[in-house]
Amino acid sequence: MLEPETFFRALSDRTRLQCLLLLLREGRLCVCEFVHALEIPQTRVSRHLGHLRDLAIVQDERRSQWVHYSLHPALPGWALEVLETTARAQAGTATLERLAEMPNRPSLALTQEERP
Amino acid sequence: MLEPETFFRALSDRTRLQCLLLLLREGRLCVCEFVHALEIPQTRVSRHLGHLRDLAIVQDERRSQWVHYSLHPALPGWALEVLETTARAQAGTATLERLAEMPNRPSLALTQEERP
DNA sequence: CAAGCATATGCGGATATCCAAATAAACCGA
DNA sequence: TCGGTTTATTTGGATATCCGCATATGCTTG
Repeated sequence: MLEPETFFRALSDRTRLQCLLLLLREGRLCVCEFVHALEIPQTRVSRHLGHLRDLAIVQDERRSQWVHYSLHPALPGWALEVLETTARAQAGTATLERLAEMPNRPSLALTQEERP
Repeated sequence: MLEPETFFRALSDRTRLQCLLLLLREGRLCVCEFVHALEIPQTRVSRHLGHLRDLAIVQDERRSQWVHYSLHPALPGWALEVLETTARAQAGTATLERLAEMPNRPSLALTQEERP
């Protein structure tokens, strides 16, 4: 069971918070898309996503060579609410624009029924 | 200006989170009331409240020998929303009960017009 | 001023966190 | 199986965080 202070500690790092807000907007992203949108090294993204996975805040799924991340389906409602409140207050469009301009995004290459 | 990750880091400690949820419910409390309700040492309460004051998440006000704390009036709306969401999800009644049973609460001894 | 209560802070130690760099592991296509 | 791409982990070091203890500060009353 996810304790509030555990969740808030997860949100207290800029990288993790940005990853979660991106997932909230986009639904599902693979590591290279985070790297492109946030402009940070891959090892940093992987380590922080791994941390979020250990806490069951996100889930991962391998799709051939890519690993797709999404918010964990069992994420408590209050946690989702907190993310939505934060996203509303932030409206950080810069990273979303970089993501939108990324060529050959793996998460967009899914077939219709595979999409969340 | 309060950055989301700064605010979430403040909420990532059990003591600080409990203090803030108590303030949300009660409006205004002095240090000895936190100590009584949370059953933790006074130095711990003071240190964490001081931390929250430095971040302008709470404000303090001396009333003779007591120092009363309350949520900072300039706290952003999204931050207040996060606290309310957390409080709704928690409903931690144990500490509120201990507070209600505390005798001679300084924050209840204010005159009518002094009450928030 | 002295004593007493309420609150704050300085200090040292244990632990946690974050990072970059190097490397490992998983997967694909040829 | 080999090389290339994507993702994960290990390592070591710098920094931050949290704690209890002791002590300092501020205020009130006698």
